[in-house]
Amino acid sequence: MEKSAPDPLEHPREDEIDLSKVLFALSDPARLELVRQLRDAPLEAARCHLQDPSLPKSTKSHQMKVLREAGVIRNEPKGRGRLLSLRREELNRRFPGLLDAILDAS
Amino acid sequence: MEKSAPDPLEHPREDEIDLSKVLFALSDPARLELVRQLRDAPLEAARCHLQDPSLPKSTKSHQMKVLREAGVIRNEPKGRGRLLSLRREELNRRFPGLLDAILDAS
DNA sequence: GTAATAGTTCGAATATTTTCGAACCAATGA
DNA sequence: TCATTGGTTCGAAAATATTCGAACTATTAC
Repeated sequence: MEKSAPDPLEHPREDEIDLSKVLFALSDPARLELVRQLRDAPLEAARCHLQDPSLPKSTKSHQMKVLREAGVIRNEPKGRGRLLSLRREELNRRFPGLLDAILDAS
Repeated sequence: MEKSAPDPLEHPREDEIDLSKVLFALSDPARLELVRQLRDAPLEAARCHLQDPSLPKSTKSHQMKVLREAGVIRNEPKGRGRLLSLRREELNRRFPGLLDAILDAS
């Protein structure tokens, strides 16, 4: 108990966020749907779901990883679970207008 | 010579253009670079190039196909070659702001 | 401490994409 | 006509991505 657990998950720095990776991450309908659930506010991972909720948790974890490694979402420990949030400010600075254009798309 | 050759290549209608396919098509750096070359004006296919110009023409043709089938570019016969153009108006109507946000991204 | 919850990670199987050469086709030019 | 240019298409091989179960970790509740 000398230390509290550090966040083991790596997030790219704002200046490392790569357009191709962002577009790829968002090009999957299931991942985009996950992101849309974070549009208005951060959400505990346990409260957001893939389209098909019967998929195993390792699959959901993989999709969250793709989004995180692309720099689209933040994933930090919270209580016994995880808090997911959109990296909105960073994305808006890095690629102005992109995120909203995608989220607003019908 | 009763008919001129019809365009054999299929293009999705504007209302069929799918966001995920567009994002996927543009998520490849080589394809995005191709698209950037069409930003200001249509171009004959022979005058635009992949990053690595030593790649065989079947590879370039494949990348053009992915972009065309996603609805990002138009590919029509012209003379003995092909004229490529961005489907800018359709994309702007379908997904306002998206194309410019991507093309403007550093 | 033990059990339950909420995940991550690993490895293997599967599915999807990409790459490339070969074959093909249409338009132009000699 | 025949050759050249500028592509498309096919099929197979290689590279990537996805899915899933099993094993593992951390936190909270009891």
